[in-house]
Amino acid sequence: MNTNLELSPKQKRPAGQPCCEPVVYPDVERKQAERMAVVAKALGDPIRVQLVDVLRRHAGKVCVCELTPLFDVGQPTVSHHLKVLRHAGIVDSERQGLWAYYYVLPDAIDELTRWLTA
Amino acid sequence: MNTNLELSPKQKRPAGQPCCEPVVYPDVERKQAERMAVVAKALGDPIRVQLVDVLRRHAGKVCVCELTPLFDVGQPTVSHHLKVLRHAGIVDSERQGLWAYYYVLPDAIDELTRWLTA
DNA sequence: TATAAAGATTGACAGATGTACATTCAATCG
DNA sequence: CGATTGAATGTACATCTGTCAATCTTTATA
Repeated sequence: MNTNLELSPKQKRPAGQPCCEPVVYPDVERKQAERMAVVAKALGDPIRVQLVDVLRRHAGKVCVCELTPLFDVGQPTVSHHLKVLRHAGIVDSERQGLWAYYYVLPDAIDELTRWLTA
Repeated sequence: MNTNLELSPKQKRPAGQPCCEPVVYPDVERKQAERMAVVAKALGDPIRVQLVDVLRRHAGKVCVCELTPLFDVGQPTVSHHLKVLRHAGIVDSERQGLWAYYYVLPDAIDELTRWLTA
């Protein structure tokens, strides 16, 4: 699962020979790839993208009751999407009385961005 | 589905009143959210993250036969993951004789990065 | 032409995902 | 207390996803 290998450039070779040398998988970077995948996967739904977009735009805490009517799905579904984002570490929430306020935790997205721009 | 709304800040109010005003959904930005979700979804698997990572590191065309042994899954599965990345516009491929060479199309990832850093 | 190799495709299957509907929980108000 | 409200949880279900085994296509070699 290592991605830090030096891949030898391909060249024509006679048939009957294996294409590639066996490779050792030192399992480095696998964890980072898994973290990136978790964050990306959580962003892999249009509603969740828009939820994050709203939360980022407002750069503060937004009540769920303001998020729910933005979408064509029911309140439990929005709650489910928020839970997915929370489990990925992209957002967190805070209760105040009857209302729940969600906000972005920038670290997860920052880490993804750092990898994307590396 | 619009995310460009001004959300009124919550405040305590007597019960018996609806929480939020009805909202109009001008369907703006929905397409962008869907594009972001498509790209993010394609990156939502550790193997695909590592595939992209390898391709980006090498900043050139890499033979599938060099990618396949990097992972613990079979060749058809790697081929499937490459197809997912191709359909998301993240990579493209080119055949040369028996071999297929894959490379990154930076635009898709750049667009995602731009949204993430906006 | 026959054989072999790289890579794509197909079919199958277990497990995950998005959604709706119903229910539950927690907090507030009368 | 009892009723109401915002939000989370549980259940059910159709669809999607990742994987493997087998097969197919294309190209190159003998």
